[in-house]
Amino acid sequence: MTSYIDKINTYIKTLDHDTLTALQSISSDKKYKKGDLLLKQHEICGKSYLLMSGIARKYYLTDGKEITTELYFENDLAVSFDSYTLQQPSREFIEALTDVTVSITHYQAFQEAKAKYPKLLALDLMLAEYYGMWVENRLFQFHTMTATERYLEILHKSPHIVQTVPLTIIASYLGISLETLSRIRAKV
Amino acid sequence: MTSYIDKINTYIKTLDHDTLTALQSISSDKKYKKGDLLLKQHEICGKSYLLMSGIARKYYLTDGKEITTELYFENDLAVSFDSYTLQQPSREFIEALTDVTVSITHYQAFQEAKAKYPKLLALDLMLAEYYGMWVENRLFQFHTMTATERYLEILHKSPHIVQTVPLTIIASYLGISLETLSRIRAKV
DNA sequence: CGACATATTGAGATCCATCAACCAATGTGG
DNA sequence: CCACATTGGTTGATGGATCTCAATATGTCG
Repeated sequence: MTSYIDKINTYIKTLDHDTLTALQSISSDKKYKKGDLLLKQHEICGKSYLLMSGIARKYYLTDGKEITTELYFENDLAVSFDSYTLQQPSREFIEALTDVTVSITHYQAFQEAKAKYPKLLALDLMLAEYYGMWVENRLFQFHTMTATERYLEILHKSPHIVQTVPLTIIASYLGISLETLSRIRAKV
Repeated sequence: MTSYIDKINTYIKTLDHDTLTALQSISSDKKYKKGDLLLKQHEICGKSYLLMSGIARKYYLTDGKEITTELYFENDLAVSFDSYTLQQPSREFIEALTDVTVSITHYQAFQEAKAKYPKLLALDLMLAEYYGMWVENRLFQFHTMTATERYLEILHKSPHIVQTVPLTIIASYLGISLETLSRIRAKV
């Protein structure tokens, strides 16, 4: 599945000059401070955020508790998928966990560009497919693994997460309490 | 999100004659008997199956146990998403739970048709987006709800599942044991 | 230093899995 | 058509995993 990212990056490199220019013309860079919200609940996610540097997360509130659904690092694309796709109010927040730099692309402009440049349509499909596989894999983990197994999976496959993100957030990302995560770590 | 299915169906109806003919020319109907496997583990998912009638499921084996990941009814599109997308061996099986009739479209032929007819590319994107939102929603349920809440959710939003699918399969679809599901049902 | 966020540890409660016994419906071979 | 196996579901007892509440560190930053 990692190889699919390579495929997407390779594909982007093979884009013709016009397509690439069109894409760049609708993107712009922006900086956020640690703690800033890139997207707030109830807003429509009208932009996609490509992380150039820093760390961010996506989360929502249930019963006043924050549940982290995704962590973003360099080169990750941050959006609230359903809000972006349906252009409906978001259930989720996107928050900068450190100072971040992002490349922003507007939804509407991208839609128009896709109509003009079919290669961007194909790119969008690849991105959606990648996200689908990523979520499917995460669901698989929740469906079949214990908390300890899920933690070990992160520890081995994404050690940068454990090294840079507070345990409180990792615990909610794993769907367990902070205390349980602390005990799991003490055992391992 | 249900409205997105409507959007997709509406989109299909607006396809021009050539595009529609191209799509139909690479699709064919087939019948399977109850218990037949449409896709076996380790095979590459080279076809998509649109259910015309009957019920099917997708599942995989972990430690000799069957874990049901998706249930299919009329008008649902059955594929092993990552196997289909990456054209890699499938971790999952697709099995007919009743006699079924499906409309089969070959992966390779569809790829070629997408290159010729950009409207099919746009259709594929919508389908991938829909699946992404569906999985995201299911992950959300595993992330935040108890077994009882997940069962009640199915009971209210998809009563046809509870009415037609054996409890053993529903339990594994919910990620709980048959016994626990039985007790939940006794309480409700 | 003080204050607030972050993490650890303990004790008790709750949810759920597992193992095992049992029951009901269905189907099959003789 | 009966005897028996098979499938699907229920119920009870027990143990393990995880949550919650609470107390106590350990930072970290103004």
